[in-house]
Amino acid sequence: MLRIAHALEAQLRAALERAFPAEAAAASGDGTPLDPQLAPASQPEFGDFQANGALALARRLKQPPRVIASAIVDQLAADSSFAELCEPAQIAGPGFINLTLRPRTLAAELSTRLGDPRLGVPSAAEDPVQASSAEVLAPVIVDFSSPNIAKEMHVGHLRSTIIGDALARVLEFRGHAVLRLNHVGDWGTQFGMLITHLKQVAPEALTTADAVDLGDLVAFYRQAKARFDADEAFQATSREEVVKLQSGDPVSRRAWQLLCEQSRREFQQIYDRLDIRLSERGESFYNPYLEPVVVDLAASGLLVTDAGAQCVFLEGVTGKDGRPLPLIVRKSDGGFNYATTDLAALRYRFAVPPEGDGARRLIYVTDAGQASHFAAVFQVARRAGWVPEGGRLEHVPFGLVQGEDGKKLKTRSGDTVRLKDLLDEAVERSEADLRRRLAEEEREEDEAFIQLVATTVGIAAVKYADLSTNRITNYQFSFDRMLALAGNTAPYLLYALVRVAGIARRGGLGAGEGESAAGFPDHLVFSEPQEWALARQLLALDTVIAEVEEELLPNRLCSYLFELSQVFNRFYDQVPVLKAEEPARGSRLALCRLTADTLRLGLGLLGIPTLERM
RNA sequence: GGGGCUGUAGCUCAGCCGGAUAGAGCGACGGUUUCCUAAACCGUAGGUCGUGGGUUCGAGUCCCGCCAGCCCCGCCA
Repeated sequence: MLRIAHALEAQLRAALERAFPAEAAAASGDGTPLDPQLAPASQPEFGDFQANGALALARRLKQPPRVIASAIVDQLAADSSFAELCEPAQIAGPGFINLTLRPRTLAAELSTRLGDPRLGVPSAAEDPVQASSAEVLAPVIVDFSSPNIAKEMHVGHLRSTIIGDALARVLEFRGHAVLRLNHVGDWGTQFGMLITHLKQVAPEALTTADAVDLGDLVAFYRQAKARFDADEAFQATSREEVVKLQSGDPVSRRAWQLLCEQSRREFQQIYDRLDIRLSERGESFYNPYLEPVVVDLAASGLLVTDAGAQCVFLEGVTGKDGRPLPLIVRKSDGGFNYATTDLAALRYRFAVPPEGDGARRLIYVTDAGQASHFAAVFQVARRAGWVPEGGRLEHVPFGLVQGEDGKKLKTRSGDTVRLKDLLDEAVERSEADLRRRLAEEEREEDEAFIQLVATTVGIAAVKYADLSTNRITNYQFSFDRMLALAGNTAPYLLYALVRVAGIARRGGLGAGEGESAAGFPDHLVFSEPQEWALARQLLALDTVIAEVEEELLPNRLCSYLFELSQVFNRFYDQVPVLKAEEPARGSRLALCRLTADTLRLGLGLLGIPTLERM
């Protein structure tokens, strides 16, 4: 419907200009062109779109809104291209203009989507509202997941990983060159203390691959942290170790590589289960770029030395004493910190190749607690002139994962929940539920089927539950809710798809994945309100995807898919498909085909695989 | 003390650039199955949108104050 919305928008604008030529000219002259305020209809009975502009213009034009609306409607009536798309426009309420698309417009739109792998969603390069193609080709960087080396992935990485992946998928689908970067914590003080500790308690871990397993490494890490906090001598040695590592000492370097390699394999197991692709580019990558960051800041006059630390004082951010807060980029001991690394990364990502990535949009998917940190880093980068014209910098924050008690999610013993355990439990519960239902229904399925369904549903449930809530608020984790077969859950959506697939198998016109779209009627005909409701919902896909691309809110896509499933289930319940006579049968099968394709595509963009049977 | 986020039905949450009568799911209650997978569908009940002001044709949405919860605030990330 994006294409139609653009056409209507242009027609409305033209109508507005013809109706009020003097005011329109004056308005565009002073840079505030008259806006028809085209929006989707707020209620189905108002049609497909509504234009709210007449109300807003009442004061400016010194005329009652309904008079303005009437003048616009008269001009629309004189526009044959408008009459082609729409039924005559209606004025309603205080001055809304309601627009209803002609049935044949809707049917024709649907027809063009049959067999179209993109289902009518334009790629950004061909979208008229997008910027030039050169800009579309410049990469978008999505920075997400970012676990720490020598630690296990835990529930804290869940949201970043799932949300970041979904956003990357949407951007890729829209035709952007996406760089998915895993900014792993593989550098800095923590490493110094871990290596120092291991040298003393488990030196073999530093010279032999997999001498200790990752669980032990995590324990060593905790011990190292405790010693670091308590023991000054240990602190000093750790700091020396960091310096050695960062200056390329072969022994430290070798130890570091072993630790990274081991962690990397563990992370990959999780990413494989979640079907997530990431390019690892850890903090260490930016080591050579740290010094230039400070030099550059000094050159631009932003750098101030305060209490031995080199920092940039922030504008508009004050501390307890009312004085500006600093962003420290070089500690008093000469070392760099995470702010330096983040600045170096940002600078590198915007810099033109081969000195950098040449990106035009940077998206950071991290928890909301880092909002002020990123605000500070972004501000300094802008003031330093590292953000190119038109370059976008976006922190995509998300809330905490909470347990059902509303507190931060922990295990019974109070530890952080390992991501592996969390996924295992989702799949186990899903499997138990499936087996129970198979027994109840006296269905026989082989073991491979049970494993496939249990795994798919379990992982899908975890992902969908996270994605379907607005990411900014804290998120209450509940296996029972996410695995529920009814409601806004992955199992409900997956089942809706299975029902469409059921029709496909019997209908013979192909609603299976990747099947030919041949055999559908040239002209789709609909008579039932449930058919029209489904048709309209199907046509809204492109608008929703464009919105997610812009707002970076995957829950919008989730809501859309849930509503689609509901509309489909209603249609399926109330309108016969296979038993219908032609030409209704073919048209209804076309709706089924498009529903199946839309659910597969939409769930795919969320990183959720689908099933044909369950 | 400063800053950020949040506050909408019993519970979990939507609510798009300020638009028409504030929505959904779960739970509760009632109904629907000779018919394509009932993991579904239909209906009923349930609201002072934290609170007090302001802006305007119109505010859950924007601005200011207050209350509550969570998070961040100089050399950890």
